[in-house]
Amino acid sequence: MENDPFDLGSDTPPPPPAQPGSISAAARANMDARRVGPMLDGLNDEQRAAVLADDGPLLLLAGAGTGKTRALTTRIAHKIATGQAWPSQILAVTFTNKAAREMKERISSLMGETVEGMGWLGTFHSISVRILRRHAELVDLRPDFTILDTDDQIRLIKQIIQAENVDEKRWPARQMAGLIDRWKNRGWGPEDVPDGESGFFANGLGGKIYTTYQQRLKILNATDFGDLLLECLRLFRENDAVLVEYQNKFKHILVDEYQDTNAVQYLWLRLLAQAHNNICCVGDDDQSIYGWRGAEVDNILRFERDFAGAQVIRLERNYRSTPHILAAASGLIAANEGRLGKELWTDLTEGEKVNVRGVWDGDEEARLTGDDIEAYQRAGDKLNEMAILVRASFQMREFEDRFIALGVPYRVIGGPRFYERAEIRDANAYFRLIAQADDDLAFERICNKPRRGLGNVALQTLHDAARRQNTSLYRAATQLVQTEELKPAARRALNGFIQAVERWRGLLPSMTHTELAELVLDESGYTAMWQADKSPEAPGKLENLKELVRSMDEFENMTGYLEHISLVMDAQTQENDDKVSLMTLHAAKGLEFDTVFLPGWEEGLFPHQRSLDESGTKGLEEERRLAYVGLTRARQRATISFAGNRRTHGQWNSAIPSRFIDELPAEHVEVGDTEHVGSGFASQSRFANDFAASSYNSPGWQRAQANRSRLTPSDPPTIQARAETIVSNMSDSPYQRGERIFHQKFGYGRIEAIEGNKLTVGFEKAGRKKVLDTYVEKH
DNA sequence: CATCTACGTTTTTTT
DNA sequence: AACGTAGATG
Repeated sequence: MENDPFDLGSDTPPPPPAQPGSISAAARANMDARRVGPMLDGLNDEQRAAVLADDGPLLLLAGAGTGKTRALTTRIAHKIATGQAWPSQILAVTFTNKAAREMKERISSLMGETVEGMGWLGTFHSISVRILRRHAELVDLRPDFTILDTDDQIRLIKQIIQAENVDEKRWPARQMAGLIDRWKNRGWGPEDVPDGESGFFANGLGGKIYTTYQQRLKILNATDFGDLLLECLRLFRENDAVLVEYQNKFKHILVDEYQDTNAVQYLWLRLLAQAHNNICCVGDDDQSIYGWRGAEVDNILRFERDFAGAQVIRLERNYRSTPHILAAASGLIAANEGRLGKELWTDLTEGEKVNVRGVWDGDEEARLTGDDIEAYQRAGDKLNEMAILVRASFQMREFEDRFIALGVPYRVIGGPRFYERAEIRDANAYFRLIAQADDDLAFERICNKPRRGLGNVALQTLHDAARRQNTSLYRAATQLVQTEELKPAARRALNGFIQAVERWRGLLPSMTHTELAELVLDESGYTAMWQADKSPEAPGKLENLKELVRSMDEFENMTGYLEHISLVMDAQTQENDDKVSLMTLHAAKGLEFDTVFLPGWEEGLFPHQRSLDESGTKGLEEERRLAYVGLTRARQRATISFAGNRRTHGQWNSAIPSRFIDELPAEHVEVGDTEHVGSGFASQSRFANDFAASSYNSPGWQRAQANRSRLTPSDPPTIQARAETIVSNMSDSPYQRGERIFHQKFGYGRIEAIEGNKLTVGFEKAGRKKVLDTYVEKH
């Protein structure tokens, strides 16, 4: 394989095969006590055992904050340093690019030098892409295939649904995309989908749409995310020689966050591990939070049965959190069933109890949190060491508003992504089309952006032509301009566009990719389009485009850049300045902070209603693990809050504290921040008294708790019962039915019904609305 | 072909 | 409530 662009690294003379437990003479000569010794320093007994464990399957059950990354990276570094394997013989898989980056850095620092040739340390997806590109032709692709993102995927599916004459209102492409994703995560190609499953969509057309979709992808020389794993698996299954090559190559396989693997990933790993059987999986069943994405906790629960003779090592000593936080988290997670079980312990000093407070609404929640943050900062804490972890991203807005008002610097982690902005996607579409002519989705995106006079009619003709010839739009277009089919104006426009793309493509070898990028954006008129745009966003978009070209500099060439953006959605963020972090609980996994705020612990929001509806008890347990992940992010301090009122879909609803709050062991929790609850807005409302009365040890609370435990956790009547209790507690409203009131936004109206603090009002201008009594005045 | 309007959806989490 | 899309209208 000469000129292999995907050079596998120095595979040259691997050390003679080592017997399990023994190290070859050559390897021993290679071993340098000065390098290996210090590596093991400071590890506890279990971590050391994990590093030194013999070959064969190994499961490392590592609780939160027990130093699992350290154990894993040391194990890798140790294997390399003692000559048991070359870097290129180690397959190390993570879920995120960030985790992969961190592992590389840590291995390098353990080795005291940058480790060359660890090309097989990466995400499942990036490793699969690498393998797929090498053997693309075996799965009906060309090596330069494109990776479609979710947006492109949905647009493609939409086209297929339209072609099938299915009502896309009733059967949205989004949903179909979700189904296809699920099927792929399970390892099902179009022919593997059971009839019952494919019947879910459009009266049984689901399977057919899936088949067509896969065919279209091949024509487009493209894959979606799910394909990366699935096609790689197919490659292995259908080509024994290829499989054997990789099986032999990877002497050691290590997997991070094993609890998050799905069925395809599991099958993929199993196949690859068969030759050497050296598979080391690290994970924590209590931190499995990606079930909705196809992850199967069962994989980790089944490990010992799957891999015969597996060793299991538990890391249970926690180096992160105070005993109160740890105990609160442990108490919470104990409510889950079917755990492998771990007992985390720590010898840190006691610290503060977990703080739980009730607030009036999201606004107050954000205000109090902001106050706390400022107070901690005055006391000398770093903003970098504080984080707010929310269940759903919409919760972030209130905090952002507050921080802007207070002037507290903050950063959103995992927020709207740079590469998902329209202008960036447009620019990338130009680059994609140049790199890969068959990329129809790129073609469609930009063929008339800026306007070139290629309207719907022309595009439809082009689509028909492409469909007739069973080819891509670009190829069809080159044919079509030779014919009389299009109107002269459209024909000229299309021809001009093709000529331009052709010319840019010709420049690819002779220019740097950044120069070309600039030239393309310029000559295409794309930059000019935004310069001419008078909207307030236009300058920002131009700025983003400049930033894009700048950031391309970090890559060797256009291909490298495009590969990066398709797999790496997170743009590198500067983490130097002192800022509060704001993110979802999912994004927080793997991070830690001195102070953690956990807002929005209300039934319906957390645990999320949809999770309960769709997955019942399983969903509830996953939500509970999410709560566990949140709590265990905290080193020193954790503050949980819930609001009595929350606005959803523009409607105010009263909320009930999350059942997770009840599940926290009372002795590790401090309830009610009386100073805050007793002051300000909340004290003027009935809610303040109710909350004070409903805190932990009140008879009402205990009764509610006793009630609930008799029923299954997700049983709706209990929740309803609790809602009724709260509502009835609040029922003596200062208003009466029929009373005339005034509302800031909706004007004058008459009260039609009263439900606790919520009024149904018939407004004279705005019609019937539900509003909170605090927002109206008597009139 | 561009702009306006009405309607519907969104708000769980993402490689 | 806010945003995006589809369809209609100019």
